[in-house]
Amino acid sequence: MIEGWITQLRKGLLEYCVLLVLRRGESYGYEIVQALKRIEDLAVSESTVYPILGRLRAEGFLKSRDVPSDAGPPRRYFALTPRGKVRLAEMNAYWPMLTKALNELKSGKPEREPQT
Amino acid sequence: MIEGWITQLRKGLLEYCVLLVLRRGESYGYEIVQALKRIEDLAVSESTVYPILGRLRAEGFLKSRDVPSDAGPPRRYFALTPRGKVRLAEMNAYWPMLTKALNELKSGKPEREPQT
DNA sequence: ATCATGTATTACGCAATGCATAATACCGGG
DNA sequence: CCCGGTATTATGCATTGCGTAATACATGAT
Repeated sequence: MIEGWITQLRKGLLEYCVLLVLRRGESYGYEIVQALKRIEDLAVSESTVYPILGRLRAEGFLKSRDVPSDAGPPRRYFALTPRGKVRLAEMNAYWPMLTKALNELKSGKPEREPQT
Repeated sequence: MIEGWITQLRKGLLEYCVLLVLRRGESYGYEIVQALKRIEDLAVSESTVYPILGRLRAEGFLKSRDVPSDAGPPRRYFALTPRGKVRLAEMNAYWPMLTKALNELKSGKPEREPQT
């Protein structure tokens, strides 16, 4: 029931999460998925993360390089571009505004200035 | 540029905001829009809120009654149903999990338990 | 050899939602 | 009579999360 709502809530947020993971340095899709699966209540699947990586690269926020692996097919490493870092900074700036707005709604909603 | 991302971020969240507004008692679309416009960085338009109200009612989370107005067309007042209150409670329970997950990502991401 | 398993990526397609745009209805004032 | 503020409805687009499935490579079991 509520899963449908959660699915909607994640829109945009997962993009943010991916950039946060890459903030520390380059990584590849499969590893990013594992990292996000480790976070409780944030379980993601490959079919969610890979499209995000592709889009972020297409928009110039990520660059990639292919590295052969000894335990499977070649890995595609992604890393933040300068534009990507700017984007992440913007997200880091906007997110608190949202949580603040939510908190304003939760903690009373005075129609007019409460007097005294 | 970043507006597109914000649009995605709002998915699901605005539904939550509407229920939060109605938590205090019944209200009608236009008034809800005004209430949300009052919150900084949460500006919404009528074309966003009205479909949400329709959906929430169709799903049984809201009930409505029409009241004639002396300053325009009749108002459609919405109020939470028991199911709506349960839903809101579920959302109130889930939201902190999301913010917690985000904070875990932001504040370090230890691959293994940090020793010491 | 064959099959399953873990690693790693790609493609297809559906269901939802936010939102721009526009139309409509009602009232009062210039 | 037209304009602005109140109040709702309809249409249609773009984007995203995600289920499902296919594919490639290596190792180990049957």
